[in-house]
Amino acid sequence: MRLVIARCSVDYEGRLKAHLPLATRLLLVKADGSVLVHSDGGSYKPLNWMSPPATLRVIAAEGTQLDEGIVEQWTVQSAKTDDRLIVNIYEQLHDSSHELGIDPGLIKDGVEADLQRLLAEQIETLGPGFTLIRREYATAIGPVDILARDANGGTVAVELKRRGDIDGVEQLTRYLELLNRDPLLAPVRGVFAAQQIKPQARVLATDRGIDCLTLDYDAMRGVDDADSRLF
Amino acid sequence: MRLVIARCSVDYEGRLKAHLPLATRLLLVKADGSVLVHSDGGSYKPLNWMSPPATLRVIAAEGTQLDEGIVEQWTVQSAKTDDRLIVNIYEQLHDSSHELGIDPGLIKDGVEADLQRLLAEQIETLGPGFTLIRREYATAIGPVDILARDANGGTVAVELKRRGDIDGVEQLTRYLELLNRDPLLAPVRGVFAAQQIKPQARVLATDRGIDCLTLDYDAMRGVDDADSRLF
DNA sequence: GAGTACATCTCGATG
DNA sequence: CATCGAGGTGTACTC
Repeated sequence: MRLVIARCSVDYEGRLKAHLPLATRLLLVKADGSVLVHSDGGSYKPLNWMSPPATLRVIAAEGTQLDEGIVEQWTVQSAKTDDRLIVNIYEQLHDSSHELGIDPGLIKDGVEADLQRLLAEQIETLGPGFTLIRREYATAIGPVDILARDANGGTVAVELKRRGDIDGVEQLTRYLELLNRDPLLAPVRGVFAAQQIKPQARVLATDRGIDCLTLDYDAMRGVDDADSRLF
Repeated sequence: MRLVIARCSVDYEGRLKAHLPLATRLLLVKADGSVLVHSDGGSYKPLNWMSPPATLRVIAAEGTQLDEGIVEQWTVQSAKTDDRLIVNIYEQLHDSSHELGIDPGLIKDGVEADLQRLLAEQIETLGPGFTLIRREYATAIGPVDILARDANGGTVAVELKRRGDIDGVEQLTRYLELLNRDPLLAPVRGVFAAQQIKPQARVLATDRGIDCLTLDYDAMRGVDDADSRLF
């Protein structure tokens, strides 16, 4: 990894064009040839970048470039597409390289998959007498998060989200439409379950006869821990 | 901006929990208190991070931490939420600080807005005899990208995407449903226009009587340039 | 490799 | 403030 602080201007050409006027920025060159251009604020997204795999070619400035104050030009070329990032460097204020090695990677807990596992284990959260048919029930248009049976033996399709948005209701609607064509399953009703359900999504779901269920991940994890302690 | 290369482990707790085992990484501390943890590969997304505004508190290790080899612990606390990032530093291999100033920001060209402008100017791309009613036609549930009239005087709603996905078809379907309730406009038919249309999106659109149109941005830009040269 | 859905999505516009 | 839609989305997973 190479870290350069420089006064520079940056141009990107590829899926779109983008230009960064002259200013002082961090240029981060990774081992795979990718380059990130960061300012001293904003979120984790760089101002501009080149995704790996890419190759960095550095050439000394000459002619009119020198007259404009450019000392060096970087061309970062994507190996797979014809995307290009061109960095004109006017002054280098810092330059250091470091060996980092391969990263073991991130371990996550609390994503949708965890929520799904917990809800499947605690299926009666949906209502008394509910039983799990299966998680990730496969259909032609994608997997239904949870398929269950209610106390009356009716089939219930559950769409699970961390944040319940209109998109999720649309997704569940498509699944329900398909599932209800299957005479062995029909009638199938829907439950839209999320940690937080947006008002518009709730209105749309209710309008389509889909039940909404707000989930408390911490409480469900608490039950899970309590269960684990019993065995 | 502060750049630190360190052997460290990182833990995030907030909307979810995430853990990074001990390894050598870049820690980037921005002026607004945000912190990015980068490895020497992958894309522009950090392994872990804290969004601004945030405050960084550094404390020297003590007791059992020292026994484990930790020399310093960073606590990055979000100012707005209770999200926290904890970095245990085992060894600092580099540490430098730099004044960058405020960045003038990015200038873009070629995003959906440009595509929309071009299609509005070249409305006969939709078919001979088409005329533009207006761009960004406002409805209660959001703006329709382009509203046009076909050769027979029928109203046509166009949903425009760079990448045509199922979401876009759903969006257009909602607009069509609403527009067709307006007796002054009905019947309104739909056109789903994108640089690339995914097969499933095409199937769904066709199933709903929505026409699909694949756009060639470069060709349209070429026409635009040619037009410009004429006047 | 293509397609699909999730994301601590981020980011901007808009009401 | 929330909502909605775009993104050079990235990323993981399935087929």
